[in-house]
Amino acid sequence: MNAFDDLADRIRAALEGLVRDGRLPPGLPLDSVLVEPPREAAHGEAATNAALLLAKPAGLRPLDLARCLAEALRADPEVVEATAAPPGFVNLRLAPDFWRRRLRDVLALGFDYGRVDLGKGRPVDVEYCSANPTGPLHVGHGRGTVFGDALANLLAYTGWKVTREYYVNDAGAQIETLARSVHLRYREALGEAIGPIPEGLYPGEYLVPVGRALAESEGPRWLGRPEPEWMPLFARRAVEAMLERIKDDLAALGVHHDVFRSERALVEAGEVEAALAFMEQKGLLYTGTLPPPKGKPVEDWEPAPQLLFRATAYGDDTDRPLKRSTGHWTYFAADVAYHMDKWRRGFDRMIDVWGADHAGYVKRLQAAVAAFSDGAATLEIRLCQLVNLLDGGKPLKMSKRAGRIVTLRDVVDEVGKDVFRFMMLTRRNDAPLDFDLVEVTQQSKDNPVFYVQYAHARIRSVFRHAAEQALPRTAAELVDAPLARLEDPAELALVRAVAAWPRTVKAAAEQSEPHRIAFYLQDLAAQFHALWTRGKEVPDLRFLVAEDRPLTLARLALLEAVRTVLATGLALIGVTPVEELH
RNA sequence: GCGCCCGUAGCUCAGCAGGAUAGAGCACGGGAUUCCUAAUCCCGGGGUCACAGGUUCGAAUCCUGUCGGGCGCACCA
Repeated sequence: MNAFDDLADRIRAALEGLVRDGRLPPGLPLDSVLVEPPREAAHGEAATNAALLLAKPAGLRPLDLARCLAEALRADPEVVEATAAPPGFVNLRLAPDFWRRRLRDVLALGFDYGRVDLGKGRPVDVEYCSANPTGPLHVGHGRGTVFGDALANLLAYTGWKVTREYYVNDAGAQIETLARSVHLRYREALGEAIGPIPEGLYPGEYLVPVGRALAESEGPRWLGRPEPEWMPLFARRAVEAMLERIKDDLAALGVHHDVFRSERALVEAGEVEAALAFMEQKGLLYTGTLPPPKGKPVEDWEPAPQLLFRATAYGDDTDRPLKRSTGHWTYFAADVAYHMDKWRRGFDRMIDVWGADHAGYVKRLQAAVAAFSDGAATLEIRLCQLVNLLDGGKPLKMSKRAGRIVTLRDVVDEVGKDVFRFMMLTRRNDAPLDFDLVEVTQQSKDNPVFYVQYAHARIRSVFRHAAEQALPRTAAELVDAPLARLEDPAELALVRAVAAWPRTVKAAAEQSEPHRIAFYLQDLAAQFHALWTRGKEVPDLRFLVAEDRPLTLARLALLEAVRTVLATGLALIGVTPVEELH
């Protein structure tokens, strides 16, 4: 069992004992009691705020209650020290075995050490990436993609039935623009001099092969024909080609979605009408005129009655249009239908990962989900801030218009999937992130990826040496190692870091913050490197001690546990641990 | 003008559900290698947690306001 949950249980049991003895009144909110490692190591190995929290409802002074609780806890044979500290903390020291036992858990459970069942098998839909199929993915997409994928991993690890989903915006004006751009490349492939790409079309070279493929399969029959004739074919073929390329880019990042949901298919199946009819029935829609937009004045704005959704009734700032003045559905209308589609597929928990430039869109979609589900479904939206791409400290401009787009694929090919994925999680998602192409490829301690990988590789190196000495090396062989031989403070600190893994996973999953995994791994690696180097100064602390086999086994057990947790954490963020570094 | 996010060491950032003397990396100064990979480690200086109020036993954390920065703000995607 998770060390800190174990402690929380013991503290609750002690409190219940005090209630039975009549020293505490019944009915106290014991669930709110917290046990955590104190920031200051001098305060002990674990601390609880129980007395601070319960003093008032119990009608006692916090310090008195803390003393009382400390005394009760001292009855536990594994509690070697329990002291009350002002203003009312109880600080604990546990028998070393209490911590060492976690190593046995790791060796027995492997990848499952740290798993908690928060989801209880309930479904959750995580939608991420969802870039428009009008070109290759760029680095900005990469961040949301890695974040979403790591979050999906984390939720799957914590008991949720996760569906990874990609929404394909294959309808609307940008697809027509794409088709026109491809038609131009098609003419070019058939020998026409097309000159510079006109303003408003996609200039990227990546459309050249799409035009060429159409020229080969279709011949010249779409030359000089009116646009409505070739538009459907060119749109379809262009989207297919772009999507294929995007999937390829995602695969290079190790990302695989379960569902690609097409906006066009949604629209053609009449789901938008159906969704809005449903909302109409609930009285959520009306026809009205919106006030002119605030901020920058819009020149050609004129008031026009539109079909609107009562978003203000669900916390949005203004009601939102579902139909354009042209009579077409808005993008928002399709998005409402899409999220209703998710709901009908059984998801009452949905998570969308978006770029920060879509922040203004959050409230209206959450309002829609709350409205059509009568509050039964929740939509969480995680925004990822921009990535500033640098090359040796100098900013690299990412401008689609200038055609100087730096693609995700370029970067992944250059630095590798593992480096890219790890680096994307070295910041909170809502903070901007600098990504320096030069820095991240350097194999030095400045580079957190290599720092963590190096720890893993060093452990594997020890096991290669162990193999030469014909020592047991598998978790199954090491699970019965005499762990009591681990006595050095640096060893026990490392054990406690391993013990902190389950609570890290739990917190990261509950807060939807996969970056916490990356930070934990750096911390665990640091503890390990410290112990390693101590072995250089104090030969007794080396891992393989020829004349003391039991001690060697205990240390191998510790190392295998650390390695397992490193590998598990890396797996959750989608990074492959390495055997050695060169 | 309005909304969302952010403001923590010289720089880049963590800070778990409010908890004790606010942490890490970089940079700077000093040290460690006959050794399982020095691609590492150890020691040190460095802070008005933007500012002002409020909530409470306790605030970097929650609430309100101010200042500063980023993103967004009809029909477009």
